[in-house]
Amino acid sequence: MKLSQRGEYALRALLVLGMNHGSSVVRIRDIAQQQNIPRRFLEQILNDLKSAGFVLSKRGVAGGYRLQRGPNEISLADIIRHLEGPLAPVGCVSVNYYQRCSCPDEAKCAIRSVMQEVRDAIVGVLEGVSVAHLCDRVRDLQGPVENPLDYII
Amino acid sequence: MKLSQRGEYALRALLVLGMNHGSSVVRIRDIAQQQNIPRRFLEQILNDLKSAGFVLSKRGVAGGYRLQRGPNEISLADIIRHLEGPLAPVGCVSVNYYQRCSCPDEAKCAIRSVMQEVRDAIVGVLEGVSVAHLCDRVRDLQGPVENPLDYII
DNA sequence: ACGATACTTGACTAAATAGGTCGGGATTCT
DNA sequence: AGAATCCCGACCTATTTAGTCAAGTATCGT
Repeated sequence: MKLSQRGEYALRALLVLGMNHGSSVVRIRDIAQQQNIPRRFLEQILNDLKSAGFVLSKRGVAGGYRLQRGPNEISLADIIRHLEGPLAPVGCVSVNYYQRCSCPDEAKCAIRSVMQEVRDAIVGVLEGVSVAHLCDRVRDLQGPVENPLDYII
Repeated sequence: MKLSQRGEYALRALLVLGMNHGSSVVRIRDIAQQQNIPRRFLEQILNDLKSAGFVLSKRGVAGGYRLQRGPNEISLADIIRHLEGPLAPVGCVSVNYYQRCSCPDEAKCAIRSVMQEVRDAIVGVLEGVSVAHLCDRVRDLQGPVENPLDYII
């Protein structure tokens, strides 16, 4: 499940958008600067998140990005699945990206049964946490702050 | 935590050795054939497992491999950590391969706190399962069998 | 002693993935 | 019109993955 740099950037970006949900849009540049993400790379990532339906964009002078759905409707599992593919350690226990493996009988495969448990453990955590939850955690961990952009993520 | 092909092969091979623990050594060729693993590749992997102290080898005509420690002393976490590195999704929550990340204050990082939970969930499963446990599962899932090499893994 | 059988070692390769960069085009606000 | 902003596809380099291969060394049965 090793999260790629790209994946981590995406989470950070979505979290920033979550913290600024309600206000208008946030510019790529601001996210990039605050989170120390290469701007061009972030463009690419946000573009991807857009075509996947996680965010909306507005072009032009006062342009930027915002979440498409409410922060409580987006789970980390959704996000990571889109960016990194299966959460499961092996394809044969993945629900969303199932791929048959080479063993003759999956039902009797001991390794598979362990990996099944690992998958369930991972999914259990990630399905249970939404962007909104993440925002709550940020506010819990840090005190209140004037500008939402000041939250350290 | 996506398990690589190499990692899966290693697990399978160790499981075969676990099932044959007590008898003498098992040849690479037999493992490769039974598990449908490219022989040359498996050589490489077993060699690695040997220098890591998981298995012992015997050369010559009646040569082969066997487990170095008892099957109940080897957890899947140990094996996977050796082959794939950290079990944690991000370096900053890894206990055995910790790596500081770029965020200004780890203690206040919300993403980190979630990833911590994911790590704990994964490790919780994998620390709890040893090669011996795997063998038990194999025997549970399949009936008794004449030759240990006949178990399907 | 000798040959067959196994493991040993290190180098090599092709393809995929990761992590970006870049140029220029399309919109929108003022 | 002009500046700011997102949009899009092509491109690039380094690393990792999944193997392959040749030649060497140890061991056993005869």
